[in-house]
Amino acid sequence: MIDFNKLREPEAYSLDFFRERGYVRKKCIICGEYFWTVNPDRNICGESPCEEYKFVGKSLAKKRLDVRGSRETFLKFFEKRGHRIIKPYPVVARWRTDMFLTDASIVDFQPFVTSGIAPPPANPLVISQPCIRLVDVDKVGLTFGRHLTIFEMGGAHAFNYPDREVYWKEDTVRYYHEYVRGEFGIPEEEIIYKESIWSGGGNAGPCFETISYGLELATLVFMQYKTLDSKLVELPIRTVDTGYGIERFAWFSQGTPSCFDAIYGELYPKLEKIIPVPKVDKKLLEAYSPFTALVVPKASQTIYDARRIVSYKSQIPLEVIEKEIVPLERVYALLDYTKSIAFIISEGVVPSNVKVGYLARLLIRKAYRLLELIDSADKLLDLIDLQINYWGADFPNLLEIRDETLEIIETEVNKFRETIKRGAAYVEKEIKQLKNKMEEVPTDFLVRMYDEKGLTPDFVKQIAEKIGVKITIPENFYELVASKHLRMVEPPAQDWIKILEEKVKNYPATKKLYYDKPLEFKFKAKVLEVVDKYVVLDQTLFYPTGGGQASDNGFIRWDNNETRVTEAILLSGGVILHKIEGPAPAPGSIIEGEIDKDRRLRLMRHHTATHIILGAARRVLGKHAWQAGAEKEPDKARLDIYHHKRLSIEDIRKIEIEANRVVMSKLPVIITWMDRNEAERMHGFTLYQGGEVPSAVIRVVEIPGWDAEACGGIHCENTEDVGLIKIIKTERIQDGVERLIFTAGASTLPYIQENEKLIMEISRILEAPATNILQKIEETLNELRDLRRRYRSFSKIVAKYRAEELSSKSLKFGKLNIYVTREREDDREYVFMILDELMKSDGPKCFVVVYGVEEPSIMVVCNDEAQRLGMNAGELAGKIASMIGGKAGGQSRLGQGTLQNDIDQGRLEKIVIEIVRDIFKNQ
RNA sequence: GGGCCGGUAGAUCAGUGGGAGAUCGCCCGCCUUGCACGCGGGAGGUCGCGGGUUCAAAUCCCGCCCGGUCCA
Repeated sequence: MIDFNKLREPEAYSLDFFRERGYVRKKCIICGEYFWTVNPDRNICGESPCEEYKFVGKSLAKKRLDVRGSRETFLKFFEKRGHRIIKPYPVVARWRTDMFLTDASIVDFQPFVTSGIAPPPANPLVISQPCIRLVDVDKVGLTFGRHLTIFEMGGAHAFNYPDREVYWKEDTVRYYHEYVRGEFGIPEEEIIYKESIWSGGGNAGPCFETISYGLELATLVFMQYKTLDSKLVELPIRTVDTGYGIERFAWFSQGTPSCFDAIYGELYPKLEKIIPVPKVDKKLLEAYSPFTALVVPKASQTIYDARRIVSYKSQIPLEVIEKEIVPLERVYALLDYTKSIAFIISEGVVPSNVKVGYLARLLIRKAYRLLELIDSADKLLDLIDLQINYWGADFPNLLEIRDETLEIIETEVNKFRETIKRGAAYVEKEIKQLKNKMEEVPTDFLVRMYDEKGLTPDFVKQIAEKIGVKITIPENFYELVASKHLRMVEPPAQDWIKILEEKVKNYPATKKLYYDKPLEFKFKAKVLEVVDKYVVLDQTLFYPTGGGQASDNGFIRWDNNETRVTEAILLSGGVILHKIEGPAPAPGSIIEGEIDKDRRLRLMRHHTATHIILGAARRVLGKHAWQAGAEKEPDKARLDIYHHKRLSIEDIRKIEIEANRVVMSKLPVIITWMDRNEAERMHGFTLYQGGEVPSAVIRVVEIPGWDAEACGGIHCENTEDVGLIKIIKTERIQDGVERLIFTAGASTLPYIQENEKLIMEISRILEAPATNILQKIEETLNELRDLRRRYRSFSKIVAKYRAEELSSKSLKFGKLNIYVTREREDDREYVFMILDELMKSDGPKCFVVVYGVEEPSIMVVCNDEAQRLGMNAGELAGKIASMIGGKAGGQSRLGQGTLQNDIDQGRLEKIVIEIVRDIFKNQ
């Protein structure tokens, strides 16, 4: 174990290269960090924010490069020096489970290459990798392009194995030096190597940040350690991880005020046709830009602080900055966001409320908001299209999938508009109510609106100010939101798998017979161990639960004994456990295993069907239809796919037709163990539908011309063996994720039969032939509606007569009239109609009714005048109910309840008389 | 994967345990040269689904379905 401080020791940074060329180690008087320079008088490291930019408005480089020029120059330089050029990886890091987006070139080779599990595609290699970083998303524009959500990282990488050293620190620095001297002509005294520590993704190592004219141009990292509880462990493979800022080199070479001018300069004329681009005086920009180096996003520097510092240093008044610079910054941010969106969406990400889809949604919403600020809310798609065309030449995938990308973004924007519309109406209503109660909008209202409706505080503020209610947005707003989401982390359940793994760790990995003999169902094996209800064998045909495929079941037999195997479980060490129900065989004995053939065949069909359906979905819905999850059981299977809309019945039909077409095309299912790099070259990253595959050699399941996936499951030999595929249900499990539930082969029949049975039953009950049931149901419902209407109008008439009848025979207690009735009809509406008729005239009145036959209900109503005489409907109802048997209650005007026993008119009247007399007697 | 909010008339929503409501839209009538407005009347509801508590549930509790939103 090595202490972290080791990384701070000077030896880690002391190179022959520096000594040969007369570099000296200095300490920056501003930030206190050490750096190497040939100028002994230099006291400042030169990196932002210690110093402003010195290259703006000047032509300090040998040549002016745009982004493509910068990229090509970089790649060719290293190609000439023995590095093989590797094509960029996707920006969506689907081969990793620990991150969503590729944020550095080394990410392409983690964790399998850097940990030694798989070899690199070349060694050394060079790549220009588009990277997306969303950490500083809100500060893009402020720093004039030093920060971007999307940029290209030029990575020159060497992987040093214990038995094969490629190159390390000395050569890495020499290459860099040669690059900036030779290709850009930066004089030696303007090249600074600043010592730093790099750490991330569980790895760490010393690094040099290279700085010229105030701009960090590259970081040269020497990945050497694994971090473990804030200590360091030497890695067997030491990785040279360099990151050259492709856009920054272009910026420096052009000396434009902002990095955006360097990236998009030639695009501005087209951009101006879409959105208003502020015309800012070049002199003002050149005076302002160098001091954007002093803006530091991450630190506790508010935007206002940053502007004040820049204003002070540049001598440009704050008002001018607000008026001239801020609108320009918005355009910068828009350019950056729309490029990120174009890249992410064209790799098949569907905006949603989860995972990488959520990141895409955030970016789209931010871009949309910015466009609203400049009255161009309808221009988002045009901007995306502009980006697609601009970058399409270098990244052809953008153009290939253009229409799909635009459609997905359009759908998302429409959703967002809806959310805002709904939210605005709600907030307005709520704030109007608040206005009466308090003077200021409380903070927790802001937090609630953000959390529940996705409305940012500034949006709420706009509405509040319109209505005229005070509002202040706290500085720590997003912390408040975060604190609402903090909660106790559940203690992890006791991991019984871990315990089992510990118990069998000394046994060798179980030999997997199922891959070589997928169509054999009996095998012989030796019992190595029995732990609890788990049997360890030396080899097995039982496929263990994994890759979304359910485990095999079956039996093991020995001598005259037999025991059921209910599940097979693959442990991380490669040992397969057979869970048994019944007697256990003795260790050392030879058993015969037999797997449930029918179950296995169903699982195989469902697994192959899953691949076929995924291929169909990608063709019918688009390339964004990546697998989000899958599970195969004997009676049905399910596949979750990303899609931005609900699946229509037509979509489902088309997928079914395509899938069954493939079944009937009798395509072979080819399974090959392939070198990882070769497989990626042949099939691309769509291999990783099921997530990461941690090995150098991967098992590729290919249906030629249709689908190829890295997969560990058992498959049919030919698509024809799958049989009829039927999608039986779809559901939306999350925004942007659709679940397809389907059956294949023999498992389809019960479903069809069940449906047929259902239709036959309906047909029988409706007494109509199956072909007519729809019509019949419609007619029946119409008739029902009609009858209901007629019943209601008749009850009104009947109620009127009934009321007349009752009014002539009320019970009289002085001025008080009590109407008592026993109604057979169990209809409260009808009872109320009688009541309303009776109560039309003046005078103290009570109405007592028992209605319904089984479990009759009671209702008592006393009008105001009756109440003034001391009558209370709720109490009266309660008393009557308790005398008959039952419960009732209510308030003075209305009492209701249910009775347990029936009662006739006569007895009901007697009871009422008795109770009412009692009431008046006590008065 | 987790948290929070919501689902009531065609639409937008009100309704905190005791009779299903408002506004807009729709239909009919009046007013008007006509239209818009205005006035009067009317139709339209398994209160998302299922269970529970209660004398009584749109309302309270549990589960599910659907939508929204935030976080990882």
